[in-house]
Amino acid sequence: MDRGILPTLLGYQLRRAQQRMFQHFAASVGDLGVTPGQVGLLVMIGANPGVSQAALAKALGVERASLGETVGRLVAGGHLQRRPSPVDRRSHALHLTAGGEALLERLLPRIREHETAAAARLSAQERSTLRRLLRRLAGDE
Amino acid sequence: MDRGILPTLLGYQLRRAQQRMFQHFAASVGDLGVTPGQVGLLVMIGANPGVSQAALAKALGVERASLGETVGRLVAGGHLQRRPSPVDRRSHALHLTAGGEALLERLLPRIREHETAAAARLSAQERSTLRRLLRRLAGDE
DNA sequence: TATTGTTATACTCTATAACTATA
DNA sequence: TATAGTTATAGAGTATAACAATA
Repeated sequence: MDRGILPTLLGYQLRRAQQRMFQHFAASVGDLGVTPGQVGLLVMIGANPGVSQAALAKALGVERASLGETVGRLVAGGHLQRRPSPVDRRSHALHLTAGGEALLERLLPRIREHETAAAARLSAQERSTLRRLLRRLAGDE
Repeated sequence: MDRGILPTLLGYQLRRAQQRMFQHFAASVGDLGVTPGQVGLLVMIGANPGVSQAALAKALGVERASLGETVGRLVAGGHLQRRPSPVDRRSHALHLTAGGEALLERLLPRIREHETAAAARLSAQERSTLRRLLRRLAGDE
């Protein structure tokens, strides 16, 4: 099957690599019932208890409404709480529930295994190079 | 904002980089009305006229039903045709329409500009290294 | 029996626009 | 005026399961 110019396109290679990582994640961590994006949210809120949805949306580069949807799913799943902000009555302070913290504890070792297995084709140095180039590309600083 | 362990995860950096590329694509090529995934399909079909949906799904690593949805959108948009296969009456032979070919001609230079601009943070050599590592990670041969 | 394509159903992610409550 | 959050609406992408037609 001829892929034409696709292999020369960074965007295509990124999509393919991410698709592969997602499928590996689903097969190896999916039984815990969360997606990679939801894991990101849980980690961020765990590291910044009380953060607002607007601050989180800005940090993750998505719209407030989009983030609200994802937060809503995690609230419905019992992993997150929206508490009233002590300083701004428009705002919600996001916190992990006890269940959310327990889930995160179970997730972390599973995710490390998944990462190692999914990137087994690359050496430790190559993985490090790849992370560095991706971070520069994303402008995540 | 503390990102916790996220920056150490390849999956997170991939998601962020892809999100950035997607947003840049949408802003710079989106006026032509196609998504990156649809471009991939148009390029593949342009390079392999008459290919079947099943063969395409396998090459792209998605389910037949999922690919059928995307093909259906491009057919509805007038960019693709499903013709009867000359050798297997179960199968469709996919072809670009004249409009699809014209669209692809307009897309290619725009995509090259988009790729260059979106990856401006990286040197030519770094972009090449990144493509190579991503291809290895994706197992795309 | 196996494969090709379709349909039905469902879920995640994402966005824009309009709304409210509050700052 | 501007911001935080929600809701309504929409579209893309993905998947599984069941089905008809064909191999």
